[in-house]
Amino acid sequence: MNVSALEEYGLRCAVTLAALKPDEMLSAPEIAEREGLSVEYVSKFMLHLKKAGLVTTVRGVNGGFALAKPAAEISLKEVFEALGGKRRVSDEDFCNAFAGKSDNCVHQSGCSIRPFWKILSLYIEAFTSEMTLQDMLNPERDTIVKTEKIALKNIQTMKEQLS
Amino acid sequence: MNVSALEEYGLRCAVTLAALKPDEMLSAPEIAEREGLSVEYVSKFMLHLKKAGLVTTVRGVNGGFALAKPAAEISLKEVFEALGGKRRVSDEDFCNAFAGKSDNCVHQSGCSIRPFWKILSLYIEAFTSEMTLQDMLNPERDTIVKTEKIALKNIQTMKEQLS
DNA sequence: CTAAATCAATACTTTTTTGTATGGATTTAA
DNA sequence: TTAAATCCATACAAAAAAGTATTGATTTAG
Repeated sequence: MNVSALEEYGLRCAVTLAALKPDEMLSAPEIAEREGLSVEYVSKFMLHLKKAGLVTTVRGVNGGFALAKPAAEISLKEVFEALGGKRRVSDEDFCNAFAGKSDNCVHQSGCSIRPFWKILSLYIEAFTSEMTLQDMLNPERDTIVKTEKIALKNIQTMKEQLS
Repeated sequence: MNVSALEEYGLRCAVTLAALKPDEMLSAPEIAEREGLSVEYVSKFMLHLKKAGLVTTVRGVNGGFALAKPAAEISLKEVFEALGGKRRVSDEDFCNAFAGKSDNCVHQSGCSIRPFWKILSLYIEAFTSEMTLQDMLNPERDTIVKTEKIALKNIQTMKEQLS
């Protein structure tokens, strides 16, 4: 399980915006400076976030980027989806991304691997859809408490699917 | 969060071996046939698994691959580690794989993203170290039951490690 | 009106991952 | 002893991801 550069850097920049005061903006050069990235690279994934409707932009002098919604209303899942990627565990069509030589995965029925990824992705989905950009600004122990709640709820969900 | 081709295909082939009767072997062409992959490609990651000590090999006519240990004693974590990858969430040095322009990540202290990945990777670690190749052969409901136990235990671990 | 600061879009280069090809070494069987 | 079947190792090619460069459009300040 790998984290892509876009996921990591894109999330970082989103969190940076989440820390702004209302009506403040940050320009690409400012974000790049804070995160130790190139301006061009920052512009690249900010564009993804913009197209997904997660950030608003203002061009020209004094322009920049800001979150389009309150940080507490933007889940990490939304951020990751905005940033793309081809073989994400959470994708519905995940299996056929690994079809080998044929058009579709050879394990059309009775696949033993699929349930494994399914369970793992279910957890990741649950976790990333409940964690918000706001959570990333809160103290770590709050995150742990929240994580515990998510995990318990997730166990419940799994049980229901089982019966 | 992406799954690499080596992880996916390598795991599949390992599971295929796990399903063999004792003293049976499968050759690379046989595995390739079953999984719909090229013989060369299969050989490639079987070599990784061999070097990690997870499979034994016999050369020559009637040779092939078999698991080096009982399937119940090989965790998915071991399999994934054998197959490599560069930006795995579970890696200790994960952060510095995303250092941007500098040698080390700019967020040396007070990073808000790190705890997030840490928690997620803790779960993945717990899950993949307890799930074995044998589990992949068992019915899905068994897996779910096992998953629940792992999750509960993991919540406990998180509480201890992170507070 | 003009210049500077900014986002927007896309093309390009480099690096990594994915997947194939090739030549060799080992074993078995005839 | 030779041929076929197999693993072993590495080199190569193609595709994707990561990261840079360039050109253009928009806004604001002076």
